[in-house]
Amino acid sequence: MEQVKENHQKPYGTVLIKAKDILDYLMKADDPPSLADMSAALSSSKPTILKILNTLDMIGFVRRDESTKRYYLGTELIPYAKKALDSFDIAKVARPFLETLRDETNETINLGIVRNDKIVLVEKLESPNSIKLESIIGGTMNMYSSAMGKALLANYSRKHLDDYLETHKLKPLTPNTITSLPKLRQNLKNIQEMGVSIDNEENQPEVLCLGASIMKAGRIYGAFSISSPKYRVNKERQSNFIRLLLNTQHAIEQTL
Amino acid sequence: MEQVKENHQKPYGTVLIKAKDILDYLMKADDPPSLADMSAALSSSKPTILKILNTLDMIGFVRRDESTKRYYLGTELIPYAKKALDSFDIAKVARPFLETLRDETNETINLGIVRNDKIVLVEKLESPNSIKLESIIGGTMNMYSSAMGKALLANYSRKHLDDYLETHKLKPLTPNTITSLPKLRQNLKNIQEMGVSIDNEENQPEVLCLGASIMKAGRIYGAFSISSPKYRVNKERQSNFIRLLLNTQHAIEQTL
DNA sequence: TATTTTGTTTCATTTTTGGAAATTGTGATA
DNA sequence: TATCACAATTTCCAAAAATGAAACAAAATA
Repeated sequence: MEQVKENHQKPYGTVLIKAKDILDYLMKADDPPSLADMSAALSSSKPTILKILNTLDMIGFVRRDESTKRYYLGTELIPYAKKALDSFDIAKVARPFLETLRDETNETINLGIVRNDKIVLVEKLESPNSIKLESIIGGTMNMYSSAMGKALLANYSRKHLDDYLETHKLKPLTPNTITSLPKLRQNLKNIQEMGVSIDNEENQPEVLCLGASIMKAGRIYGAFSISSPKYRVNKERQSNFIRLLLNTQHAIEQTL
Repeated sequence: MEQVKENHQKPYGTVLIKAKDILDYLMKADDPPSLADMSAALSSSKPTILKILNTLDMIGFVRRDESTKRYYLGTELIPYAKKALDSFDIAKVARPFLETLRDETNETINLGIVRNDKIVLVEKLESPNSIKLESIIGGTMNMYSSAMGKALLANYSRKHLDDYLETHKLKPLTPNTITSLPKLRQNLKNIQEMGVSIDNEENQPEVLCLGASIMKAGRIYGAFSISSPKYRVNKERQSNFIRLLLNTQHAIEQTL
């Protein structure tokens, strides 16, 4: 890992960090690993890994299949993720406005935040006719290919944007994904001018999204978008959506 | 906690358990707590809690608002939850069958597992016309009021069911929720005979669900359900759904 | 400005950890 | 079914880390 920072801090929670490494390994593993796998991969002795796994099992963070002696991530992790998503003030503040927007558009409304240069879906309001089960959302999207992501990139500082573009390859997800740097930069410039971003089947075929950022006093809170099957969006509806997006953005930012 | 088990095991991962207590506290807190709050609530000194919080912050499990010095759960917890939900073989095995079921019914199909006497939603397949964004599902439902839950309760052993009923109050969620013990027992008996459970607006107004369990060799894997706005289900469609449910159940259990 | 409360650092003491080695499963193979 | 090979588990103690009292700093409040 990064050895950059000065290392004169007293060590603390070394077990915690090992535990996180174990959880990471379990998260990334394609097949459920064995004790030996992890001991080798994390270069700690088997007894050490075993004891940590026992504790993690006890608190429900990992699950061990007694017959195969393989390890899985445990379901106890779920409620934390749920609460983490809830805890963004932005969700609480924005929800009523987004509900209005959903009712005005009859389309699906998304709310996202940024984590690790990705958009994390925090809230998804579906059109009123679809049944709503209590669910948490946590999928991620690329910033460069999604309406929410581009709305935020357009607000990044010169330096911050360069950083992002240098470290992220523009992999095409659909034939429409913008994969050329100059085109993306131009697109972001347009978004800056319009105040609204468009993902025209760039992230997912047949889906068009219109997005806007949520910012206040230079701080980035997140972004939201209207997503709709492309065929359902004609010029007239689109300009109406843009108007509604800007109104909603204004209302949310006022309330923050 | 339970002091029942013999306590002659060597302690291990005490920091982990403290860390989990902290995460639990953050999860249950209505308002983001301060260091002092947690030190008091968890009866550990402030330095100790502080240092654990620092480490948790470093690995992204908690987020600290520098200006208010309050703590939140961190977004790094999200991917673990996602993988935990994925790791249930049942989801992998059942998915293709459930997709077929969705296409046959044109309704929303749910898949759930049991955790802590609750149904956890693992998969939700929406009718094909609605747009699908990558999302994780983690909401919970009562067993006694949901189709999936009742399908499983009907398969519980006498003792296990008594246990459940003794420890869970039948709180009404809608006017239709079954809140009388004898009625619920009778309902479960019917479900046992039919092989299919019905939630007739018991969990959510205007929503009717038809559910079935997924079991093999006495082991409970989970349950699935068709959920639909009530008005859309007439007698004829209902009996068709039941037939499809039983076919799907059979197919999944064969494959397991 | 004084006072109280909350967060942070220090450090000696106590407790836990980590892993080598021994032991116990657990299959596979002859 | 006996033998072997390898994975999981337990033992144990030197080495390392955690703990919390106390001192200190910073921020909020009176």
